[in-house]
Amino acid sequence: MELPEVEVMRRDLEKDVVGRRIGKVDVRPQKNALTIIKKHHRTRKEFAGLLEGRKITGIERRGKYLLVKLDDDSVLVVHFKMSGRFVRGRKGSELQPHTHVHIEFAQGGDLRFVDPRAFGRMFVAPADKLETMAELQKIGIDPLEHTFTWPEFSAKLAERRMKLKPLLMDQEFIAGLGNIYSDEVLFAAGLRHDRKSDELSSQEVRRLYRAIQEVVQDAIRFRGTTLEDQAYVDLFGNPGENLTELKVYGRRGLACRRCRSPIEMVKISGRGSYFCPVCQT
DNA sequence: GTTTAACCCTGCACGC
DNA sequence: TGCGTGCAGGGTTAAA
Repeated sequence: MELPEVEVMRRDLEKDVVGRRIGKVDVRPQKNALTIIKKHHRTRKEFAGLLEGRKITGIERRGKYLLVKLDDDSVLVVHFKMSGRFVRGRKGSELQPHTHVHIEFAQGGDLRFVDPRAFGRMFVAPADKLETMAELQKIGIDPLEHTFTWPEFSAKLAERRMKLKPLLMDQEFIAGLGNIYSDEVLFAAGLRHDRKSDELSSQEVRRLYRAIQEVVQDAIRFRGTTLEDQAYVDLFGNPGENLTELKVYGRRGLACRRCRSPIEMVKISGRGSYFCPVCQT
């Protein structure tokens, strides 16, 4: 899940769970359930105890991190990684496989953290400690924030000497882009993945800046990208509609939507990276 | 500072 | 049919 999917999830949760009080919390018995919380919590009970009885007061997002704010000034921090997601359930309905954390609400209904690959992570921490925690301290500028300005972006690009694709995916540099949207951004900007960040013309920097905002905003408008594997669906189980909007990701060998040349794929540090060899220079 | 690779994990596509 | 293999992917960590 990348920024747009986390943002859609944030907005859904904001409408649906803010104001609810948490009843019983169950970290499920399977080993993977413990894996998800164990970095910051020794036992299932400790984690559950920090949530039980609390009221949800707001939902925020930092890059790909989701922050569930609680009424005792603590925060449930969630990272969905690849296959994690929240599912709204009805009381008493069966838990689907790979449900690792089950949060019941006092007034009925529940929230389930489901994650087949168990890469996702959750922890509870005091709000005032968040800024000093390793996970969130290093988060870079968020492309939806008003602080993401062209002059600042331009200056930051110039002080690095990295290839654009890994730089766009670096969460310390800019927060929220993953493998799918970094490819889409580079296509929208007409730039190759291996162009160096400090060797762009000011026109190219501006194209890149615009592309980031457009790709992210469009993906949110289409409620995120649901690939064939259905790894991402929204809070209520509905797929996003951004898949058909993708210009390059997953389209190896297919005709470029702009120039009809075949889309190419190369491996960049283990990740498939898609681009048009004609449109991107 | 930059670059690469391994690791975590399951589901699925593939070949034999 | 059934098995083994390889791949997907975000972030962390280690190593080159």
